Amino acid sequence: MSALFALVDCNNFYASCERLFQPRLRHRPVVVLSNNDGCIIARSNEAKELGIGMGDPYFKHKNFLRRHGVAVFSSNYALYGDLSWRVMTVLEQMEPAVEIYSIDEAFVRLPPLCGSTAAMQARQLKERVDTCVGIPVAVGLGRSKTLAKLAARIAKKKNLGVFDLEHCREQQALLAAVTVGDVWGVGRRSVKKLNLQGIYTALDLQKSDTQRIRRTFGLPMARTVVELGGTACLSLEKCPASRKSIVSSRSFRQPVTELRDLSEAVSSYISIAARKLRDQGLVATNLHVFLATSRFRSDIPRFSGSRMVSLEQSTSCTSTLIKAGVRTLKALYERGYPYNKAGVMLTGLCRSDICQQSLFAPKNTKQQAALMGALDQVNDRWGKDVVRYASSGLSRSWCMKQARKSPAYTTNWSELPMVRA
DNA sequence: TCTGGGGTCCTAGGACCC
DNA sequence: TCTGGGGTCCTAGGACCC
Repeated sequence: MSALFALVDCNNFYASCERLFQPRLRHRPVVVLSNNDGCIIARSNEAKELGIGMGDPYFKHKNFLRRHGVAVFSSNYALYGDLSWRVMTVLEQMEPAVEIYSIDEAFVRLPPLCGSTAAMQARQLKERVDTCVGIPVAVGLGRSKTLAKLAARIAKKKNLGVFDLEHCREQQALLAAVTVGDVWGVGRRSVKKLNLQGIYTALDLQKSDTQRIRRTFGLPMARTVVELGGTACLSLEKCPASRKSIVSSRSFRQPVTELRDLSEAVSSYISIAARKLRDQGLVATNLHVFLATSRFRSDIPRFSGSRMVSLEQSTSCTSTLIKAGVRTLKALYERGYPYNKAGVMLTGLCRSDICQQSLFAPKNTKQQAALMGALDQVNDRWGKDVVRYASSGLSRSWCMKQARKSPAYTTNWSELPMVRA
């Protein structure tokens, strides 16, 4: 008997968080809005029953929400982050193998258990989170992550709390009842293509030819097919890979045309991104600035572009980044466009304690070889990892190639030693 | 000078996820 | 009038270099 995956998924997470502090909203519909109160990004079950869609623009529903007595909240990410941490801590206290997948979901590996024991264990997880944090969760059990996701979906849909797809007799019938677009990893674009090939349900996809899917849709989709068949391709990642990019961007309430105003906006986004960078103990090598006009307006000129600047030295210093960012913005800016959105992205991220001592950005293959040589000497165990880590100032493709060459390559950076090149 | 292969860098965009 | 923000991975083409 092999191990089972459990997916613990918080129900309507943001809405549940708001409700936690206002119990009077218990049976009332609740929605939470995105930044700028632009879109609806979380809905309680009652709000879903009213027909409010995920991502719907707030302005279109404003009157409707008022008429139906829906409680509306602007988002409070600090609160959600804190409650998420509490939920994850409870899970980690109960089980040794937990992967925090997103702010409101975690995969848990359960040891091989017989049917009733697995469900019982899942129920204990659910009850503990409920008691200790007060956030309702659904738990799905399956032989792969994809099946666990599907099971959690069924648990929510049928209001079961816990659902074990592995020890369930009607597995095939249940898969046949799930449309293929509701399978984890199958997006809107692929649904159309799959339908053209006669694949409409999760069961159809499970029964399809893996090689053909691989050729038509690529590796990730082929993995989904195998996972649906009960073979785990995706493992539990206890230590999350380190960040590869940090983004800070916003849409404007009104179109912005002046460079001065855009500079102000970009500077403030850089401050936010640099703060995140420092909080995570990282430095960045590249800064991207991007600008775009509204994608919903056909009556005004369209523009969307980005520009990157490589920094002379990896840094997390706000003023250095702002100077570079404003220069880059000037190069990107074109007069006459009503810009609707701007943002910045930091890439070439590297842990600051390693980077400050060892990183120099090699300009050619000779320098690359020298860097690799120096870092390889650290020791066999860490060498390749450090190379990839310390070389984040290099191009992505070069790093990937180095990483692939190493069979022992891992993405677990948590115990990396300090290095001097 | 011509020729070609192999490689990187950059930009852009597609697809997926929460 | 108003339509989110933050991620990952992959692909492709043009410019450029050795």
